[in-house]
Amino acid sequence: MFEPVERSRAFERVVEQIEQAIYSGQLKPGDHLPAERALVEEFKVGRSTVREALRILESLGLLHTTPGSPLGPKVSASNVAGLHRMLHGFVQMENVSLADLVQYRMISGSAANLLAAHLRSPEHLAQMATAIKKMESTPPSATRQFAEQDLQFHQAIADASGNNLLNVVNGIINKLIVNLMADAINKSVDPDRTREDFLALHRQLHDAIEQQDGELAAHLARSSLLDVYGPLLSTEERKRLQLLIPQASRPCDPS
Amino acid sequence: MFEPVERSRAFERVVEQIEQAIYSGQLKPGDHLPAERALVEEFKVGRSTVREALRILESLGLLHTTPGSPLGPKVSASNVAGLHRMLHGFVQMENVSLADLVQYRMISGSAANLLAAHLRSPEHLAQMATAIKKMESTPPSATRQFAEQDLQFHQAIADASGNNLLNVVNGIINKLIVNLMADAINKSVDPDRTREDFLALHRQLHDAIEQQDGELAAHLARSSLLDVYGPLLSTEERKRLQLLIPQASRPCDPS
DNA sequence: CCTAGCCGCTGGTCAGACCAGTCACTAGGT
DNA sequence: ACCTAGTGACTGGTCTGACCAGCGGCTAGG
Repeated sequence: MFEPVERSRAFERVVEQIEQAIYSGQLKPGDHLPAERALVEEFKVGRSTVREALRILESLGLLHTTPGSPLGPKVSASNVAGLHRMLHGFVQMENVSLADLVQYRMISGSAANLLAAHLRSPEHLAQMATAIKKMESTPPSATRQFAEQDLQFHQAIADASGNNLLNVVNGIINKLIVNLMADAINKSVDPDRTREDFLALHRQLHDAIEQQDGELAAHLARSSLLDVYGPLLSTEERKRLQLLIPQASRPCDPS
Repeated sequence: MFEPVERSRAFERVVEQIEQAIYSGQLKPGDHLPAERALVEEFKVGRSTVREALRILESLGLLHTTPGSPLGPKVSASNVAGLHRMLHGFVQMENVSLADLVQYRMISGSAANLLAAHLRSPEHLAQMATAIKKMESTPPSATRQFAEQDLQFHQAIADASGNNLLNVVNGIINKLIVNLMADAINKSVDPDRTREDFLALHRQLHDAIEQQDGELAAHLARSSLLDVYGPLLSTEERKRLQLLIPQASRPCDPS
């Protein structure tokens, strides 16, 4: 009949006020909050209270404090870093398997490609094409630059898909997979997938998106992920991922 | 050539140690940490340092402190609450549109249904069936119980899909949509979608999953979301969501 | 045996102090 | 006039010690 009431703590109300100021745009990214000792007077609370509030806001990815700076805590540009940390914690805590992560990426990655195929502009195609060209002309030793251009390529697709939420979560999950599998990938993935295969896949993807073939673009994302990470999974898990790849044997819609 | 080094602060190292203890299973959900004053002696730092660390862990959703309890901070069962908060902040900060949220839910919801159709067990089907029955026999006034059974129904699908990560993110996005649209839904959605339509959809979904028709189950998720939230969107946005619904006019694979 | 009160603990808050580091300003040299 | 080195007023990070309200177990009284 009655709702439970949680005793509010002073620092929580401080957090709420600053949080609201950021979300409402009153405090823009790059702005600076007053110094801790100034906030103490403004909020009429002790310094430790202010500091605990700032620690929370910092862990939420909304603030960044730099000691010594006379400008005070800086409002962050985005809180994706906090999201990444939280999702990392979730994966650790709930023992999310690699199979689940890859499956998730197959879902969201293919959807992003599908959308990109329909919504891409000539600029997006150009960015993808130049990224491929630069990758081709990069010496095999320069792994750093190669990865940079790969990022550019996928960034173009993400931009074209037009859904920021989808791209951010997709990117985080991707990073999580790479982080968790850092060792396994180095010994298993690199030898299998040669540089030429990698480039061929990118060219196919570019062509599919250019021709607005969303289904093909989506399929390429799904199958390539399965190719790359399949060897690291059990037969059972691979079977689960296979379910996401449509079997074209279904009867066609007569319309 | 060299990587930047961030000055580590004492409370961060405290956070890391406790975080690691939780992630590694050394501290299980429901366990209790020593009291603050005991942690002070254990970590050899001041109480404010310990408290700032605890505030961070609490905001990450890993801990829950109850004043007065002689047991100390309790390790939470999961950090989905923190994930929800962080994602909520992201939506606020980046001005993620309702269209993006609904689109995301169309993607992950349809994938969950597809997987559930293939992986469902008889128990899952039974849970779905009883949920439908209870919804049918609920008086129209008891909105509370009706929603409870709806939750049960979708929980069965989530369980059947076999991907915890997918379900959690899906659930959070769903909650965000409901929260953000609380007012708009009450005046727009309820009149349109009658109780009977709602139940019919659930029956169709149950049947599709029973017959392992993944494509149909996925399609139902996509189209029903579009039906419900479409009226709240602009024509342009609706068109973007339409892209996710496959047009069966594509040529069939001759195999 | 049950109950009412006490007392020791908990977390929440505050004040005050010190440290190391940063930045701006200024006085000195060129 | 310019550059440089030094200084001092700040910043955040840490610690100490204190007080409060509230919870819970213990105990003395019914």
